Amino acid sequence: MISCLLVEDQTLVRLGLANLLNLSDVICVEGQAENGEDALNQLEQRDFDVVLLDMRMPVLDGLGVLRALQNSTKCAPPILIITTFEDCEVLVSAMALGAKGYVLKNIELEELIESIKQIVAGRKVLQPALTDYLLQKQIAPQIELTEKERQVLTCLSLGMANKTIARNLHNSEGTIRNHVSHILAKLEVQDRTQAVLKAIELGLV
Amino acid sequence: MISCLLVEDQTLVRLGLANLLNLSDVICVEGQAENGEDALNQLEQRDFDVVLLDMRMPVLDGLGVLRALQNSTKCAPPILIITTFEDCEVLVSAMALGAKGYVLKNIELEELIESIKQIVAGRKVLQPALTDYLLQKQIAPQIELTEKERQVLTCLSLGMANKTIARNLHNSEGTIRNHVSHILAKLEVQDRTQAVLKAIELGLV
DNA sequence: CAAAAACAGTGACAGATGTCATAGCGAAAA
DNA sequence: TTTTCGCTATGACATCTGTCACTGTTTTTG
Repeated sequence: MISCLLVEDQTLVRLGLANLLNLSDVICVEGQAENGEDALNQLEQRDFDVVLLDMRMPVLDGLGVLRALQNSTKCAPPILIITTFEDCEVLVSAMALGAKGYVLKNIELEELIESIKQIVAGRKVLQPALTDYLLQKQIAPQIELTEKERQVLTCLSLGMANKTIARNLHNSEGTIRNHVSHILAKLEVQDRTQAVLKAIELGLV
Repeated sequence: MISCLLVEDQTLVRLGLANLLNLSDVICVEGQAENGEDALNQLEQRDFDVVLLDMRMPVLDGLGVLRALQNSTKCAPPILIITTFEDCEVLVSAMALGAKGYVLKNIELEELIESIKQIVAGRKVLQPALTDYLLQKQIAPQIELTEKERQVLTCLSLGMANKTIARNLHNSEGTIRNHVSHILAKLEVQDRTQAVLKAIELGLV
C-alpha cells in the first residue's frame, strides 16, 4: 500500500478524493491537510510515500510548500501536483521547485492512480495535455519589450489614451505614438485593444 | 432518500463527491453527467429530486442548462448550483434563470447535505459568503445592454475593428459605430479599449 | 572605438473612431 | 391607438490612432 498525504483546501473535493483513492487496493490516504502549513506540520510528524498537492490554497499555497520543503533538511517524499487548468501557469515554477509530477483535476481516476505509482517508483509524470501547453508556451516567442514599452503597455491596459499616457510619462504624444506602434509590431496585433487583450492573455500586465 | 443528479465535468471531483453523498443516509446520487448536454439527456429520461450543477463545463455550461430547462415544457427538479468562487459572477444570472440555490465548493459536507434538503423542501439556499458578494454587486449599477449591443461588445472584446464587426454581423459600419457609441455611454467609458476592460471586469463577456 | 539599441522628438498622412442629428421600420407596451 | 424601444442607416464632423521617414542623444555592447 502506498501511504499518501492529500493536501487540498476544498473540503468536499478532499474528502471525496480521499474516499476514491482509499477504495483502490494500492493507495491509502493516511493524512489530509487543508492548507500548506497544515501539510508541513504533518510531514514533520510522520512519513508518507507521496504527497498529492493542490496549488491554490489559503494560508500557504502549493509553491510555498515546495519552497519550504526545498529549504528543509529532512528528505521529503515525492510530490504530485494536482490542480486545475487555470493554475497551470505555475507548472514550470512547480517543477523547478522539485515537484515530481503535475496533473489536472479532470484526470481519470485510473490515470491518477497510475501517476501516483509512477511517482512513487521515482519517475516523473506530466499529463499529455500539459506537454502540449508547455510546447505552446515555448513556441510562443517570448515578447521582448523595452522598459519604456512595458510602461506604455501598462498604461494601455489601464485604458489610457495616447495624450493621457504622454502626460503621465512626461513625453510628447508623438513619442508615445511611436512606442505604441512598436508595441503593436512586437505583439503582432493591429491596434491597442488587441494589444491589451494579448498582454492580458500572455500575463504581461 | 433524495435522488440526485450530479453534473460536474472533472471526473475526480464528480466521483468523489458522489461517493461522499452516497455515504450519507439521505442522499443518493442516481445520475452523473459530465457536461450540460449529458445532464439534459438524463433529465429527459428520468426524474430526480434535485440537480447539483457545476457552472464551468465544456460543451454546455451551467447557464446553458438553466436556459434550456426554462424553455422546456417539462417541469424540472430544483437546481443547486455548486461551483468555485471564481465563477460567482454568474450568481445573479443563475438565480434569475431559476436556480434554487448557490453554494461554493469549499462548503462543508454537512452544510451541503443540509442545503440539498432545504432545496428539496422548496426553500432557497445562499451561502452567507455569497450574500455579502451580492450586496457588493447590487451597489455596482447593473448594466442594461440590448441584445445587439451585447453582440457588438463581444466582438469588441475579441479585438475587432468596426469594419470587421460590420462584416461579421451583416451591418453597415455606421450602424456598428452607433452601437459602439451607445455601449461606451452605458459602460461610462471613453473608448473601446476601456469598454473591453470594463466588460471583462464586470464579467459581461 | 564603432555598432547597436533605447529613448525622445517632429511633421505629415491615411484611416479609424466616436458623436450627433436625423430618419425609417417593426414590434411590444401603454 | 399612440408611444416607446430596438435596430438599421446615412452624412458630417472633430478627434484619435497608427505609420513612416528622419533627426537627434545617450547608453550598452561587441
